[in-house]
Amino acid sequence: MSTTSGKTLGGRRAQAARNDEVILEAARAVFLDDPKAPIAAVAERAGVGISALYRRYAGKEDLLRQLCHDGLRRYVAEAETALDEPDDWAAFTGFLTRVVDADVHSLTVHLAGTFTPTEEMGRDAMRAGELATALVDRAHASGRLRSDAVVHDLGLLLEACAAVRVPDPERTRQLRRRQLAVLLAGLSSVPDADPLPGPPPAAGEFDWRWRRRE
Amino acid sequence: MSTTSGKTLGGRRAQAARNDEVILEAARAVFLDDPKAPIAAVAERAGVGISALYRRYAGKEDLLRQLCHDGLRRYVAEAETALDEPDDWAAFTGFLTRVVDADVHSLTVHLAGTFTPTEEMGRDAMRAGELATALVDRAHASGRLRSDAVVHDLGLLLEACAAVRVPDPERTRQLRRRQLAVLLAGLSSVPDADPLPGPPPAAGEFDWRWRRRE
DNA sequence: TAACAGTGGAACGGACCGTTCCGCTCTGCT
DNA sequence: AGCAGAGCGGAACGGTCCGTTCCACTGTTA
Repeated sequence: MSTTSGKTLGGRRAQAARNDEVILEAARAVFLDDPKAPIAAVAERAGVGISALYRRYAGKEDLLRQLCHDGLRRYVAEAETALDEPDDWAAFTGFLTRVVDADVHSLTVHLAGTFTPTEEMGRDAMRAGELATALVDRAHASGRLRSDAVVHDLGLLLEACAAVRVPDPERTRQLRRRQLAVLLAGLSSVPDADPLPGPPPAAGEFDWRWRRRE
Repeated sequence: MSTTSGKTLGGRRAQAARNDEVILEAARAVFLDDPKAPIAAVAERAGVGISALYRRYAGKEDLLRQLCHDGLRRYVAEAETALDEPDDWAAFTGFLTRVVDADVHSLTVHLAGTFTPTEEMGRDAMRAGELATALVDRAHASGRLRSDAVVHDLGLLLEACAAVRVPDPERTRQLRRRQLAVLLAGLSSVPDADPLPGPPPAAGEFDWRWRRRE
């Protein structure tokens, strides 16, 4: 294990460092599958004891917050990546595909309300909104996005994809891609299409989850 | 039973008969909002005591089963109504609109697994599948449904609509209609469309919920 | 070898929830 | 008129589940 001098830590320290990662990964997997899973399930999945968890996080809420914030950052990162794509429509669809694949929506929206958010999360959320708007604007500019689609239709779309869930994760990904394809086809501009009904989704309408409950 | 002359019964009996309905309505509202709400929440919402519930149902499972079965019957009824509609495409979209509006999906799929189903439910579920297939076949025949859409894409579609949920029920209905409109547009046949990706959803893939858990 | 970071997991205390039970009210029948 | 009991409200009970704490133990580091 420990190769003597210098850099690579061996033994206990190395194990601990590795556990950092293992635990986060387990937490992601477990809470993605069930947002109100017990903390013991995370420990079990990670193959560690409960103490290993509480050594790193002040409590369940702390862990959830971190997880959610990670998801938010991922969202922002994917959006920034997408904005580098020269093709407007490809940027839009590529972004959505990656966000859906990574199940970012479950990490963020579905975990909200289980903890009190930090200010930084508020800032990141705002930034996420701006980037999404930019992507939608570009999609509109490309002429491929139907003109009556608005930014907050993305909320509906992501919710729809996240709702698809079967026991096998890989199959879930496939079905979500299919769902996404249908939705993107539905959001594509076609001649003589009926306009989308109802007042379009608005700014604060999906934030209600962020208000604590249960 | 009915003792006095043919008039509307008053007093206790009438109250009891009214409670039958009030309780069912409350149960529907509560469990639609949260499939694992406590039974006391139903009683509270109905404005009755817990005893009034247990007088009518053997237990929570019994109530849930009944509720789910009602939803299933509603699904079948709407499908049969739809099949009377002469226009193939209108039958298809009308059916989906009514099923989405009534939130039948939450009553059936989302309540599954919380009780052991009866044989009759199994038969009704099978009939529901046949009727849905008939509707999809007719939609295909109309030429308006893209040819690579299959019956079980309805499962994805209904899941997507049921996933839309905001505090205000009326607003929820509006947003679901919008979601449905996007999905129907996406399922409409257009020239030169990319085919839908992945193996299409298959028969048993959404039934996993029906296997008990939690 | 002494001290201790890191850990596993039992144990604790509280929340929640389905179900039961008891006492009350008011009805419908005799 | 009077009584048996249907119908009911809600407290109480027993059980489950879960977050957190606590302690004994182990390998490492100094």
